[in-house]
Amino acid sequence: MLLQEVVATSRAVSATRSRKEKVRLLAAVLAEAPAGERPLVARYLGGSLRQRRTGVGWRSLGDLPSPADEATLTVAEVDATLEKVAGLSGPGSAGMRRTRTEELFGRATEDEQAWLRGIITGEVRQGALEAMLTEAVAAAADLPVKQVRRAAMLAGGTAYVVEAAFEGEEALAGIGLTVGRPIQPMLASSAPDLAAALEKVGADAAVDAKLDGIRIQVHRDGQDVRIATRSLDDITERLPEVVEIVRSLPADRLVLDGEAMWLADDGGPRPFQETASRTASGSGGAVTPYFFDLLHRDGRDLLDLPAHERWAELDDLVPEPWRVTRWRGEDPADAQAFADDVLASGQEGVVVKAAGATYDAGRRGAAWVKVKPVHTLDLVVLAVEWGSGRRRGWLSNIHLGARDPDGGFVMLGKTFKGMTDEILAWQTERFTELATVDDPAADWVVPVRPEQVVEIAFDGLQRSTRYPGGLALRFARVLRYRDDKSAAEADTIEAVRDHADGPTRGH
DNA sequence: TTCCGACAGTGGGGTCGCAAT
DNA sequence: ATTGCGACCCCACTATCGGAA
Repeated sequence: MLLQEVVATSRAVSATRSRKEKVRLLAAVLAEAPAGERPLVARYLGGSLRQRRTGVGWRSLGDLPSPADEATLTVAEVDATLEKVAGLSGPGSAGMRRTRTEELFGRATEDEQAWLRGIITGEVRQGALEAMLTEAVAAAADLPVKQVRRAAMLAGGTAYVVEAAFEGEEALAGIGLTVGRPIQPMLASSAPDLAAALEKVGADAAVDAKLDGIRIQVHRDGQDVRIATRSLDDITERLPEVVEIVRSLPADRLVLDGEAMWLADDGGPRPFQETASRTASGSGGAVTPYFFDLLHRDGRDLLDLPAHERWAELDDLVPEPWRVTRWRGEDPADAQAFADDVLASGQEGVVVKAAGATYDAGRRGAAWVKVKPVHTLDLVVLAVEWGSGRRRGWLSNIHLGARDPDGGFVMLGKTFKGMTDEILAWQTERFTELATVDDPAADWVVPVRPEQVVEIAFDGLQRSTRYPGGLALRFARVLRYRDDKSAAEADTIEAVRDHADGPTRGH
């Protein structure tokens, strides 16, 4: 199949806001794709590559050869080239990667170049990704979306079930949980406090400690153990201690869901950065797994059991030191006391879970609701960046600073979150007025007079080598602009430091 | 008719390995 | 030895569509 068909469809999908129309367009291409190419075409329509990593990113696609006049590239050729590019390593590989990439782009038309750039950097921006693709596959194969979605979640992606879907309902139904093949993990929505979370989840609930580590899904088949991350990356080699623990469990085949964390010497949690470092490099102290769900045990799939039954199996199989701390009860005041204890022990927060809910792979629903404490600061805007995509033309990403009592401001991070369209419009005007350059439109970053105070919510502070104070905000977002405060009344860097050393922060 | 669940988009900081400088 | 890049870990929030209520 010619790449041009996919590219033209992508443009058409971008052009309509109707999701039904997007799905219809995607399904039409799938229906006419040659049977052998359907999985690849599906991937491309859904905005992803077959290659997990290519080594080519935004920066490498800066200056490209002039486009071809005629559309001759096929999807198979693109895939073959990227496969070669992805396989390059060692001295000279960067040059080879560049040469092959330029060759590919030189054979692409202008439209195709733009599309290639988008899909390689992971920014197709057509308003349709995996979920729309799942619906399109269902439509093209004339099967219920629910069945296709379930198979896709259990197979680790829609592209893996395309062939089965076109074979028919029976083949699709044959795709279940397979020990050794990671599934899309179930995710949690969030609530501002425990009461709201309990309300959302319903009467029969449990409360789990939420650990600030790395999500792990562990599959064991005999002595063979594989560990996958949230994005289904295989990190088995980096966590040998977890492999040993899972091998020690009294079961032959099992699938576990949990969190891995590197503990401090006193047994308390380490900051996320340290667990992340330890997990990324595979060297350092031992990481401890904390499991909170059991999805398969010795030939029995547990996914569709109510949660409390899975939990009972988990308690039976996994010793307490390797399980997440869980509260079960009736009294909301009791639940609150548990949550307070969890926070006091230095953990990140809690997850409230419905005791009757099945394990819905890949879904972020009301069955799991996380609650984390929120901190706030009044900071000063030091600069602003022009937005992109739907924020083009608006000043979007703001640079945040704390007041330095000795004069000036100490930058602590940036944020683009929490802004409504109304706020974006307002701040674009406001910061254009405060700009300290003659032509604010000339540069990506626009420095401003440090006069505007903004109330910022954030999850915590982390060590930073990037910012001069040695501190950075984690998950900063705008709550509101404060016109009742001058910059001289903003929070100081000293207050921020005290905050960082606070007793409940842990680090 | 209104409400709300699910999606996509818009980016944040830190960390690593790797190849080039 | 240092630097830049790509990839992946953690992620919050808003706008929008379309089915549910």
